[in-house]
Amino acid sequence: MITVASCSSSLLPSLQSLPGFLFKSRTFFYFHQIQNPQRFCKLFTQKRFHNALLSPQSSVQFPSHPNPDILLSYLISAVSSCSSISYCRAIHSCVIKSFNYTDGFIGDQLVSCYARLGRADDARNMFDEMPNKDLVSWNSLISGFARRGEAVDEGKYIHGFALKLGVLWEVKLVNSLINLYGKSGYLDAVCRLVETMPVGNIVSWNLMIASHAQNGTAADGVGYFNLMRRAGINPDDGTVLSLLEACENLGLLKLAEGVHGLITKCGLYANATVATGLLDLYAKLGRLNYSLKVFREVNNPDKVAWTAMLAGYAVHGNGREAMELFEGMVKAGVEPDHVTFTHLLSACSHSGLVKEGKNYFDIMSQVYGIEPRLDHYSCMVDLLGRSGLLNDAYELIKRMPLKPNSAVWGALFGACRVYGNIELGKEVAERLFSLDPSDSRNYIMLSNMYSAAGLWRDASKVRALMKEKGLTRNPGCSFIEHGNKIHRFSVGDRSHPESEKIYTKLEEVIGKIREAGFVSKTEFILHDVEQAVKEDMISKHSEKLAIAFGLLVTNAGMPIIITKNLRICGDCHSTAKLISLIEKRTIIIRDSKRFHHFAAGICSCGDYW
DNA sequence: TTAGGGTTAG
Repeated sequence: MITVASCSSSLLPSLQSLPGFLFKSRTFFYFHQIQNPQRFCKLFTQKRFHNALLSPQSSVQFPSHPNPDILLSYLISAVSSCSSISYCRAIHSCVIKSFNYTDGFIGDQLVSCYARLGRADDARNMFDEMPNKDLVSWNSLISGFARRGEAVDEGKYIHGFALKLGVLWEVKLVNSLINLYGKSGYLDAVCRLVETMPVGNIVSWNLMIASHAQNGTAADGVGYFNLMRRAGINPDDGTVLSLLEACENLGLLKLAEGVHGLITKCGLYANATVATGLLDLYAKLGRLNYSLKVFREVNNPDKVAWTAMLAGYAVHGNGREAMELFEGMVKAGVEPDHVTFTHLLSACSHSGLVKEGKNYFDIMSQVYGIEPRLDHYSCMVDLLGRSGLLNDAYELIKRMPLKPNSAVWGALFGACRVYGNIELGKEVAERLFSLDPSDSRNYIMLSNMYSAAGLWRDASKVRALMKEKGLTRNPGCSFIEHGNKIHRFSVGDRSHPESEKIYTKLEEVIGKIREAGFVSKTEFILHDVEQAVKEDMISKHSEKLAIAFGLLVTNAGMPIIITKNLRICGDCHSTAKLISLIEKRTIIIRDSKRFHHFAAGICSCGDYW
C-alpha cells in the first residue's frame, strides 16, 4: 500500500523518520510511504506526479531507509521511464549530496538516464565524476553521444581510450562505436573499425546496414544485408528496421515490398516497431493504401502505430480520415501525445479544416493536458494562414508564450506568398533572415514573391543579396522509380538515355493542354527574361520531365509516383492537374512538404501548394 | 527486493 498525504511543513520532522519518499510542490509537501517498491516505481511513471516533480521549485529529499541502494535504484529506473530531465538532475544532485554515490551501478544508471534523455553533456559530466568506470559506463556514454549524432571527436577520444584499456574488442563497445560513427556521418571510420573487428554479431551487421542507410549509401547497406544472408545469419527485428531505413532513402517501392515479404517470412510482423516502421515507409513512398492495410493487420495498435497512420493521412492531405482515425484512437482507449496532435493539426491544416483544427488545438491542453510546443504553433499558423487569416496567424505568433522559430515564421511566410501579401511577407522575411541567414530558400521565396508581383527591381535586389552572401540555389530534381531503378531528372536534363522520347512526349502533352487553353504561369521563373524564353525554361522543369517519362514507361491507368527534393512549382502544379485530366492518370508527387494527388484535373492539396 | 550498456518505429 502506498499512502499519499498532503500536509503542512510543520509535520515534516515527524514524517522524515519514516521509510518513504518526500517531495514538495509549489504549495504542498507530499509523502510517499514505500511498502511495496514495485508499486512505488509505477507511481512515478504516473503523470500527476511528474508535474509536482517537474516544477522548478521542487526538491527531493531522502529520509532514512534500511537499504538506500534499493531506494535509489527505484528512483533512477523511475527517472528513465518518465523521461524528465529536471527530475534526473534533481536525483543526481541528491545522490551527490546525500549519498556521495559517484561510481558503481548507481552512477552507470545516471549516465544511462542522461544518455537516453539525449543529454550528452550531462552524461559526460556524470561520467567524469565517477572514479571507477566500467564497460557499462563507457557504453552508456557512447550511446549518449551517438544520439546527438555529431560526435566524431568524442568518438575518436573514446576509441583511443578503449584501445589503451584493451577493452575495444568487447562486441557491445565496438557496436556502440559503429553506431556513434555512423550517426555522426563518419562512414570511413565505421568501415575501418569493422575491417579490423575480430568477430561481430547480428547487431554489428544491423548497424552496418543502418550506417550506410543514414549516410547516402543505402544501396551498399542492402549489399551488406545480402552478405549477411550468405554468411548464414538470420535477420531479426533490428535488421529489417535498418532495411526499412535503407528503403526510405533509396525511395524504392519494389525493395520495400521485398522487405515486407521478408518481415512476413521471418514472423516479424507481430513486432509493433517493425509493423509501424513498414506502414510509415509505405506512406512515405506514396502508398497510403498499403499503409492502411498494414495498420489494420496490427493487433491492438499502440500510440505510435496510431500516430504513424495519422501522420500518413496528414502528409497525404486526407484530413477527414485523420479526424476519424483520431476518434477511433480515443475510442480504443489509446492516449494521444504531443506527436499525435502535431500530425492531427497538420492534417487539419493540409485539408483546410480551420474550425476543427482550432478545436483540436484547444482540447489538446484542456482535455489532454498537453502544452502546445513549437510544432503545434507552426501547424496552427499554417492552418490560419492557408485559409487567408493572415492577421489571425500573426496575432497567434505575437501571443505565443514560446519564442517562435523559423518553422513558425516560415508557415506565415508561405501564407504571405500564396495570398500575395508583400508588406507582411517582407517583415516576416527579415525575421527569417536573422534567424537563419544561410537558408537560401527564404531569399528565393521572397524574390519569387516580388517577381510574381512584377517587382523586378526588388527581386533582383534579393538575388544580389544572396550572391553577396555566397548562397546558391539548391537545384531542383525529381525522381521516379521504374524497372528497379530510380530515374533522376533536373531542369532541362538531357542525360537520360530515353531523353529524345521524353521530350517528344512532353511536347505532345503540353501541346494538348495548350490547345485546351492553358497558359504557363511564368511568374514562377525567377529571372526577368522574355516571355518566350520563360515558357521554354519552365516547360523543362524536372517534375515535367519525370511525368513525361512516367507516361512513357507505365501502362494506361497506372498511377505515376514522383518525388521532388524541393517544393513543386506552381506551373508544374497546374500542368500536373491538366495532365491528370487529359491523360486520365493519377499523378502523385511528393514534394519537400507533402504529397499532391492529382486526378481528374484537381489536386488533393486544394491548390494551396 | 531491485536496477545498468549495443540496433529500435510516429
